[in-house]
Amino acid sequence: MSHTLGIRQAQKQKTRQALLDAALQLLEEQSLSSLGLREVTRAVGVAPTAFYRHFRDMADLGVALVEEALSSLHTTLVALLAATGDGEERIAATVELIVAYVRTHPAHVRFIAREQHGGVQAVRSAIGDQLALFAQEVADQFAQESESAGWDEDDLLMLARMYVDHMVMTASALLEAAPDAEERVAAGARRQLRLVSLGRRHWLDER
Amino acid sequence: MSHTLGIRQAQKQKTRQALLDAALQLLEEQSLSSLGLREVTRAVGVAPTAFYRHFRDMADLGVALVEEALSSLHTTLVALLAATGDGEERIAATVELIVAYVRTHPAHVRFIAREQHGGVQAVRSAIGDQLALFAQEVADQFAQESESAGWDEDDLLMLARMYVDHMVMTASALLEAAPDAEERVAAGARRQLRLVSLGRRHWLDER
DNA sequence: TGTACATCAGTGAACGCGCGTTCACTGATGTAC
DNA sequence: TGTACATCAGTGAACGCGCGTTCACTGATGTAC
Repeated sequence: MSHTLGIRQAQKQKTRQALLDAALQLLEEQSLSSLGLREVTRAVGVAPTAFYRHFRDMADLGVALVEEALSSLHTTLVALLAATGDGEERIAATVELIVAYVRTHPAHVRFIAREQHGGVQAVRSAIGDQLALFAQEVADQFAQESESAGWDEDDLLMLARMYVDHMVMTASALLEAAPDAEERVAAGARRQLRLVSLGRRHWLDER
Repeated sequence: MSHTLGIRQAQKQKTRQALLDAALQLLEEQSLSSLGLREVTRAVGVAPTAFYRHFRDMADLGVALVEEALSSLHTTLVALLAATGDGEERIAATVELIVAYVRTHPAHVRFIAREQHGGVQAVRSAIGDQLALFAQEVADQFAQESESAGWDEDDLLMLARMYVDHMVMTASALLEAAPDAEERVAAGARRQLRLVSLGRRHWLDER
């Protein structure tokens, strides 16, 4: 049986989550560096000063949002790669994962795309770290595949970075696409992965 | 002999450029949606109200910065592609162009990377339009090359988008890299272009 | 060339407003006995 | 179980500040004759 939080702790968590949710929603139409503390507390319905019980400042809240947005993807992505080989099946599953994530978490995706190069240093670093971690995990998976025989570590990491960057770019393209253009974007993403996969297969030909 | 602007016009242009320059510098450490009009005029040394003689608001100034940042690259990039075939020579020249541009215009590059998905709709659209134009021009060039025989239009545009997106991503990676890591990033970028180029050559093999 | 008037880039005072942060507080929850 | 005290999430008033925008203005530049 899991430990039940005290009433006080539970209420605190609830307020904290409400602040995160409100901020995420407000961030659909602006960037973190212009989002105000009072704006967020007003949306939640608490006093401005309540904010300080949960976050030092907006940058602090932003870092928490990065965690919330990306941590759940780790396990899913690694599992997906482990379950498929480098072929059409993996390409379809990867793009499907992205499509599903964008559909269920559009605000998180927008936040990451926007703040990856945004004006708040701490948040930029947090996103960069997470994506580097993703790339490392993808590279580790690739290293175990027969297609990677003869590849050195640097090349594998480069390949993994291409996959990760491509996923972020596809996610952001899906966001901006009109609903009826979604399938066109997904098809384009699959073709690009196919191209990269072809390049991978012929990488060692010229050595 | 070229037409000489009147004294009044010349002075106005000078102030306008000073506002653009000041804004660009201030944007190195924040994003457009949090940059204030008074902040910019203060940096230039004019009254806040002078701003309105040149721009309707900050979004308007942002669109002007997009123009300034990307228009000069068009001709250079098209010329580069026209002068080289799909091979190691083109890859080296492309990466060298990016490296040079990031060195000479770091603030412009940062601005484009940051605002491409930033919080100001008009600026996002302006950047999107410019990059789409780039991709179309690259696709047009590719279409004339023998390596593209048998490719349909969609596939060519997809390939061109990969090149353009890759250029933007490389530029932004170079910005974030420490000076001594510059060559490592450039080498990684060349390897990625090589991979894509390999994919291109084998694209039609499985038809 | 000189004069009289028009234009218009930049000024400076004034406005109302929302911001982030401080502080002492309240009252429900938690804890010790 | 009941009591007395401690903790601490959330309050609400107050602050000084910089913001964007308005307005009537000034004075150098441009133009017509």
